[in-house]
Amino acid sequence: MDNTPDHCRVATTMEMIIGKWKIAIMLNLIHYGTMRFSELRHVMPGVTQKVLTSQLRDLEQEGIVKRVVYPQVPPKVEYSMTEYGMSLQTILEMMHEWGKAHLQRKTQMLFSKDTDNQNDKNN
Amino acid sequence: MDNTPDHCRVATTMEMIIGKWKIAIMLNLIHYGTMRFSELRHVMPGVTQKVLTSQLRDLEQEGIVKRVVYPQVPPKVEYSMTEYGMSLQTILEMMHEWGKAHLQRKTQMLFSKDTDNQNDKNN
DNA sequence: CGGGATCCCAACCGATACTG
DNA sequence: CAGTATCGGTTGGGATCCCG
Repeated sequence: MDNTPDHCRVATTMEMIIGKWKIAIMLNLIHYGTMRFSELRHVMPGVTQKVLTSQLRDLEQEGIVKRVVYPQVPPKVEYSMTEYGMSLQTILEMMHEWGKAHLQRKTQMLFSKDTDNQNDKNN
Repeated sequence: MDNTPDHCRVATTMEMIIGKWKIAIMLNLIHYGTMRFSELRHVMPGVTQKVLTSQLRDLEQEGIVKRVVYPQVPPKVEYSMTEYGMSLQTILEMMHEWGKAHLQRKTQMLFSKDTDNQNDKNN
């Protein structure tokens, strides 16, 4: 009863996950808890304000991230995962682990151009 | 010791997973096993040959998908998950489940514009 | 049957400048 | 501090045609 090609529909659903920085944002929010905008920027060098803002808006609209604005003179905005967003925690952490392993794998493959003559100095 | 912002690096790693159809491809290959090119197209209406081919090439290059060409007059090419690719199975299936739930959630939210006064004509 | 070659558009992403 | 506005580059994805 699950043989119907709804795999495609699900992939479509996961479009909200894609977006170059969304995964990183969620991982950081899960890891650090509530974070200010500048803190997010700090742990994610390489992302611009505009992009970070838009990605946060997307996640907010999906109900995954909560945005709290403190109306004070130096603006202060805090982001955190919603209850619903936390339902992604396991998946995200598994992706994190897999991604790390995958990086290592790719790095190792760079050092094994010739296969077996280096047995003690493969970095 | 894991406080360093490698969350970003991992997100970068997951770039190979993103791509509008890669998740669907992998889910189908896991679900159905070995599949021919045309079979993949069949279970994924909406994807063109070019895109499907390129996404398969990406996955193949990452060592996630195996491509076997049978040199015969009507060409025959079979795709399947590699051993390494199967290490993603749990993640992919969790994404599948979450995606389905997320779709339902969004659908339900469309029917709850006003919360409780419409019980027979909610369109 | 499987897919390469081309053209093209839309979306995403980045840099910079400006604002409450 | 936390954005918005604008412009522009790059890329992914789609349509169509053609080939072994």
